[in-house]
Amino acid sequence: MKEKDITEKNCTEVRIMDAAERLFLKNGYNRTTTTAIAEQAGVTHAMLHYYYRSKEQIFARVLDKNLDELLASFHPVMKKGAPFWETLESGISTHFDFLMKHPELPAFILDTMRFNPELLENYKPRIRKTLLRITGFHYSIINDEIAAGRIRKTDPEQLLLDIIMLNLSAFIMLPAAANVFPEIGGKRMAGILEERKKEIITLIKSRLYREI
Amino acid sequence: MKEKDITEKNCTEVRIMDAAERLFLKNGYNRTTTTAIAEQAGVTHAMLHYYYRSKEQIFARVLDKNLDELLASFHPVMKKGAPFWETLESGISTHFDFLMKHPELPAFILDTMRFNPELLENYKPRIRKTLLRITGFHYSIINDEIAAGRIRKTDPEQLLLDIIMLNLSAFIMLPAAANVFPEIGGKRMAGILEERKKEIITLIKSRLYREI
DNA sequence: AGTTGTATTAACAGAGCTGTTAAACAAGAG
DNA sequence: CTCTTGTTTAACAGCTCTGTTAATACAACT
Repeated sequence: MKEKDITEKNCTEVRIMDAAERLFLKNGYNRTTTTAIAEQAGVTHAMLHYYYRSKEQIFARVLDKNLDELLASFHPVMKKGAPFWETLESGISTHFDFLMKHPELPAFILDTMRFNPELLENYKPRIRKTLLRITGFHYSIINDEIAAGRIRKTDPEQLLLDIIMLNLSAFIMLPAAANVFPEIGGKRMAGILEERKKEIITLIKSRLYREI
Repeated sequence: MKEKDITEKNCTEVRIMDAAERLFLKNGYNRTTTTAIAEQAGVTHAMLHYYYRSKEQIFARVLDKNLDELLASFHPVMKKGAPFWETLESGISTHFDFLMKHPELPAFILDTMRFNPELLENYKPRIRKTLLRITGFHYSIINDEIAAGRIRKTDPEQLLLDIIMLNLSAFIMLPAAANVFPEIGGKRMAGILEERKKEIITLIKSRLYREI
């Protein structure tokens, strides 16, 4: 007999992976049980082991996919050619928009780095490579502008940390806060995030320029 | 027989609480097992239940103590009287220094908000009260300065988010990153944090003033 | 119809978790 | 010395978790 067509939506294999992705992204590796994944997918938990061998391998697939997207999201950020501030602003903005579409990703990666760094072992070279490209690009455009005296003196490393931390923490902290104070959830949250994007850009711009 | 003196260091009750605090702060509620606390304290896990009844009650004690310290840390921040920028800068700086002394606290509270908000239920009024005092104070001094035309126009809510997120994320993200890339741990981490504090202050200052 | 390989289920094994309990222990009081 | 009272231990109960396995259902090909 032939294997089931894996492209077919709603086949067991795909349902498991979808459920796994939902739960892993929401709760991280340790807090997600294979039983819960099976339940969410509407199959017995023996099926997970039949298709994917172990919890760790299911996680690896989910991680792989999402890490790829995350790392790929940095590439459009590094388009030289446009004037300096346009380049930087569009970088911040593009990255923020990507996170809007994947709001759980920052907390998911953070959780994995904190509690399951060993599961990231295989991906370290890829992460390092992307990180080096970003920092290289960022440092070069910043230092050029500083040398030309067009922006205030700034440590490029710290500026990059500013941007990354501001962008990520919006998606890490606000949902957590909304868990405790529901009044900042829902519609209000969307508004805050919209404002946040503008504020982060203004903040970085005023860090670099006197006049904004 | 008399009760054991609870002030006596190294008595079982205190050892348990110390171990519990260490582990809960490091790993959060779900990832900490009563067995691990007992092992860390060098007693059998039946003792935890003898002294503290349940895991949840031990956690409540740890949370209570640390939340108190965290909330109290905001009070010296709100000392009016000094000129505006001095007040704000010393607020940011004081808060950052407090986190330096309690580097695990931000991630601990974040984790609890994300995954065990019900354990915070009792503390919501206290948290809300402190939050209201902070925002009230912050909004008033910011709006005064804007009205007087001494700083750039700014949404006080977003500015407060800037400060909080920048301060907290230094202690949440850097240690996580160091887990995966050990080269940013240890001595280098201390350096980055020192720089970070200066950068955050400069960043906020340039957000408000053209000349810094 | 019978063979073959896949898909699925139910039951189980072994481990770890929280919490309980009955019995042993230690030390001061009468 | 014995009674009392607070402390500690070891064993267990009941649950959940990951992973395995043997039996079964099922579709397709010969």
